[in-house]
Amino acid sequence: MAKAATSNGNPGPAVRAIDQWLSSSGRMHQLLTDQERAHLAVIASIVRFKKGEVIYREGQSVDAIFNIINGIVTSYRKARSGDEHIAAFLFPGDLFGLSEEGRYTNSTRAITPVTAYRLPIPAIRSRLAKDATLEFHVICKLCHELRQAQRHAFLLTERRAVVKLAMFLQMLEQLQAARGEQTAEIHLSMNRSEIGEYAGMTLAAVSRAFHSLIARGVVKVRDRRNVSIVDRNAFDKIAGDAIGASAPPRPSA
Amino acid sequence: MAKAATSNGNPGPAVRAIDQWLSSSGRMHQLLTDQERAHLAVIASIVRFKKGEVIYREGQSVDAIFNIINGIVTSYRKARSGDEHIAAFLFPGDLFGLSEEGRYTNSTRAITPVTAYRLPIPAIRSRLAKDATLEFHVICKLCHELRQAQRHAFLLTERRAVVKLAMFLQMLEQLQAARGEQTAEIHLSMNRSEIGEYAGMTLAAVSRAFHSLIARGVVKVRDRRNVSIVDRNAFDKIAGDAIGASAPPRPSA
DNA sequence: CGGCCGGTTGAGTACAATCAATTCTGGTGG
DNA sequence: CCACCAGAATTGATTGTACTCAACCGGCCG
Repeated sequence: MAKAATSNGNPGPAVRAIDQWLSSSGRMHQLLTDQERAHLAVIASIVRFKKGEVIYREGQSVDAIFNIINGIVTSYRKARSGDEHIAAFLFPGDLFGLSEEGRYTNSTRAITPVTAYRLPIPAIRSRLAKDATLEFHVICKLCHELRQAQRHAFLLTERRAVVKLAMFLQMLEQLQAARGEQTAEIHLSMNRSEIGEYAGMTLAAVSRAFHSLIARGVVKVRDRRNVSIVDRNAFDKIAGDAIGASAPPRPSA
Repeated sequence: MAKAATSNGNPGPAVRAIDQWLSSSGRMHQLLTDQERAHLAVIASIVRFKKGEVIYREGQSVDAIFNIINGIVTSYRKARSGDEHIAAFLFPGDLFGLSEEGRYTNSTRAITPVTAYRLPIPAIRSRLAKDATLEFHVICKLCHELRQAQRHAFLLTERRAVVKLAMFLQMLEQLQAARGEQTAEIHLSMNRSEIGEYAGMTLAAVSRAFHSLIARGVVKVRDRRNVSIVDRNAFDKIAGDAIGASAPPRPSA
């Protein structure tokens, strides 16, 4: 757990989101200024997690929040039935460590090798107290997260597996685009089972839904982790373009 | 739309949430100081909406956010299938007006007569820029909303209507308790159809689920808007106490 | 008194969950 | 380089549950 001082050329934590005020055609941008990042770098340490490693568990006492440098993390809860529900996939630039009454609300796990900044609560609180601009940026990020969570809930209201899967792929594609990556292909950082846990369906249903999309000539899978959309028109129709490409996305709450 | 200056004895906007740091046994408290409320009162106006009135529609350009004084609001989106999905029920002390790229993300509607503060964006932004403590309180509120949204998503992953309904009732009960109201009875501010739109089931399914809970002697309905829990044990078992009464609730993201 | 809205109830259908093989794939060691 | 293994994914058969469509009830308002 190396200290992350700026002296070593480390730019410090990055927090990215789609702006709530300005139109940016769905692009995320870096919310923090170089100075803010430098200040945060002073209080942050860098931590690494192996693929599959649990970062913390729900109910554990909160001592820090995290900011992903690279890799993918899931935030999840166990249902009494034993199976897990994934509340969110977290990507580089995301923050995690949400708490309630001093305890983490979810468990989190690295689903790829992960590097992250670890920001101890007392330090981050005192930093926030001193820096109104930083606070504002955190507010922006939280609004972004909230929209994401509502979009997730919306996806979950859909009953048909094919539609859910299409919506999920659409979401991933938009995230990729928002991050400025190529969009010829959608890269799946998670396995079928994790898709199911996020989208509220079983592994078998995910598999069948993929099969159905492929059979109908809507998508093509290069390998299990890389999908491309062949028939954009059909795809948008299935995903219910309402949520999708054109329209201005999700507010409220 | 009357100005809401403090001179008239108006205490100003109230923002309530469960704390993320301190244990408060599930109680919400007022996040804002009297001074903050007074400052906000200066920039706020008071607006009223009739039952059923739409406050704004998704995609509309954002000019203000709102803080509920009393009454209940729903935040919803239309699915392409025509039916509405309710993203959240909003209660007194809640904020709404979430946006993305300058447009409201959801539509909102008063489901009871509503009185609210209306806070114009430029004013609230400049107020936030001047008041780091206020910003911190907004952050706390947003974390609360995020937990709520994740809990909602969790509810939506459940397939059985009876379980969903029980979880929904449990949520309402906890909210009531958090607000410090009596909990002998759960008051439903919304109709069956709205419960369905929130919980991801049809009106018919809600009705049948109620019937089932009553038939099993788990709950009793005094009238369609007031429910009490007769067999707490059975109730908690159905709702899957994991989410419920005892344990510290939901973080992450 | 009639109509309407919100809600209940019934019959049949559609869809995913479940349980259970079976196949594929990527990684390992010989 | 290839055979093999373990985990991931696919596929099949059956079942459970909510949806759909539709008729019906009851209270509230005019």
